[in-house]
Amino acid sequence: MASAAAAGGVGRPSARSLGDVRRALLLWYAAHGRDLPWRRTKDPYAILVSEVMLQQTQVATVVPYYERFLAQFPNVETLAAATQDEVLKAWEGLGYYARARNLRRAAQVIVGEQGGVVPGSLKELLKLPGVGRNTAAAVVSIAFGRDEPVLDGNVTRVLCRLFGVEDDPTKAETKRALLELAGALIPRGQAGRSNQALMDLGATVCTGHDPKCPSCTLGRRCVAKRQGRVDELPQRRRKRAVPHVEVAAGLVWDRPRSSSGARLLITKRRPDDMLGGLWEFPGGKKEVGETLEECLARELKEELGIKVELEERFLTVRHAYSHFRVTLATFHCRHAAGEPEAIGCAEHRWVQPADLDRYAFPSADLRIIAALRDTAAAQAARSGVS
DNA sequence: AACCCGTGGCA
DNA sequence: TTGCCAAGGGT
Repeated sequence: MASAAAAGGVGRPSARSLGDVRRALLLWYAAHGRDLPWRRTKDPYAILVSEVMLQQTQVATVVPYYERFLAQFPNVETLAAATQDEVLKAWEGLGYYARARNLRRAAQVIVGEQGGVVPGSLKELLKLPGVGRNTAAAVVSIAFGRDEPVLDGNVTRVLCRLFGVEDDPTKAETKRALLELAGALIPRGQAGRSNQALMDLGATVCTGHDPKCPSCTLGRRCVAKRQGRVDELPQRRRKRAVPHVEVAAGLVWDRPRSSSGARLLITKRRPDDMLGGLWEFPGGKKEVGETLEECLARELKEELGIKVELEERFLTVRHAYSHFRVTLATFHCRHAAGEPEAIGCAEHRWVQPADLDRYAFPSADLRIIAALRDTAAAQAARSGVS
């Protein structure tokens, strides 16, 4: 039913041209495919971990996380037995933290309901939290040799250009047509290589920006290249402007911060919120007509039921999230009244600065922590020489 | 279907 | 500085 003809008025490629492309892709992959850590294993668990990390994330970013994660959680049992805090700490800085929470839950399902064996079928994998069609198809094709096509961002871009697909690739109908094309490019029993060849070609040659068409193995077989329309495909949607919010956060100390044993108050975000399960310095968004200082006092009262004495202003960091930007202003504060209660957060804790690295923080808070350390080191150096 | 969810690199 | 993007899934 769904056919290439539905996608941009391009006729179904002939069997012969499909055969040419199949051979060219596998030859190119054998010669130029990347040597990546998860390609040196056939362990379905390791493949699953890599595929989840690679969701919306570039290979170069994932590699060090993958190696540390596999060293810390070498099999599905160790991951299933780990706390969410431990898993989030291993994921710290990688972003999209629901992936980490879901991967841990998936491990628990595999151990609890599948006897610790990663399912080898698309249907069973799709039942796991955080595993969608692409991830499931990647795992079964790479780890189990099943002929299931992957249609990720890279493959979509390659196929739209190769076959001159002009329709919006985010539309369900276009996706069906592209998935069929991806499937038609799989030589029997070769989906693992075929899928990875398409993904590698998209990541290194048929790139979104500045594609390397002169060296592309698909050459004149590519409709977009032949028509000089590589830069126009795939069709893109314009995104909306990103809103900007101002946030105030408190470095709330339980005693003079220069005194030994001084501790800072940190809070854990609720599990289903953005950055769920991560720790942070308490605070929140500034409302209109409110100063940052007023905002902080209000947030600390609402979130924790405490009052503080504001001391001096500390670092301000700007940070871009997936759909908005933040300017985060921080203030040193002294806890003044009210025993902290986890009203607007999942949990709270007093910790010494040296112990902050035991907790998983969002990137913006990590920059605050780094600045705290730098300041402490500078003060130690000054008092040392004086 | 449209929107939410991180981060770092790059122009 | 801002916008753009990258091996998507959940709702």
